[in-house]
Amino acid sequence: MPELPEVETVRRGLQPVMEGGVIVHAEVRRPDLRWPFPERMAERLEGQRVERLRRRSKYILIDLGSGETLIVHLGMSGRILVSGGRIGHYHHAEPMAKRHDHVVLHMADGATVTFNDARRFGAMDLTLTESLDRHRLLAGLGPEPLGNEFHEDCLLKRLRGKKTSAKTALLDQRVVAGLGNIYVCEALHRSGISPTRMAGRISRRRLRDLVVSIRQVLREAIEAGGSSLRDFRKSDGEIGYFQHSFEVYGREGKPCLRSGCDGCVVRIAQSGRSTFYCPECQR
DNA sequence: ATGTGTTCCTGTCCGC
DNA sequence: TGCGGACAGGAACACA
Repeated sequence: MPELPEVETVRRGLQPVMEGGVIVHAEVRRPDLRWPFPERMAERLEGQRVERLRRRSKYILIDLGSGETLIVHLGMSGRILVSGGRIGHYHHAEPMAKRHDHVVLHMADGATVTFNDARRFGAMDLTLTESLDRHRLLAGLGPEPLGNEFHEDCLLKRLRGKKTSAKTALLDQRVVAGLGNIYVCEALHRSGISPTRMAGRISRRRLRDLVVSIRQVLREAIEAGGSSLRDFRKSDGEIGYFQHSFEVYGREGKPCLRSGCDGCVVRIAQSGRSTFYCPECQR
């Protein structure tokens, strides 16, 4: 699944297709993803003008003329395909409906936006735009890692007293919102912090480096068009496709890429998920 | 309150 | 090739 950079890439790709346009028809092909779709979702989408596409953490927020916002989360395997419409770049022929195409939005200009999610860990909900912040999925989220509120003191405060590992703490969306398994590994490697270090025991100085590393890693990935692995493969009209190379993620047994370090990358499990790091230069 | 393990679902890959 | 098991980018939830 997409982490913050991939979601941002999808948002940017979707913007010219949807923003300012009108949803003339919504096909909802099953009753749920992770949770049931909201009541009468199709009817509430149909005829609505799309005012704005925003992102909060890994959520895409689609503001509608009705004063409601469609919240979209791609989960682990969610993807969005675009076809038709007047925008040259996305001009594909009408594709055949594929397995796991769960929701299809038809725009007034002929473009279609298809939400495909094999594992169905994704989610959609509709809620009033004015109370969006209080929505159960968004209310508890920590700061945006690329925003101004995210800095050294903020992290210090949020990690203070935490007995869990640095890795696990950074995956917690209440600490900072938008990081996932890949970019946590990458940011920790860049800042030379061991993923196993107790989160509450990272010095202020190293937290400063960590903040910088997180921002760099995310910015670079967004610039590169959002990195992607198996679930974000290139296909007709799919947004978010990109091949990225990581310094530690997926590189078990390979040499550490930090200049001057002669260690090699190991893989361990932390709270049931793979962590990749270099025990030589991450302390 | 905080930390950890389980769970949802399908697809892919790797070893036998 | 077929089959079983491990694993996959998330995160809510139940429980100690």
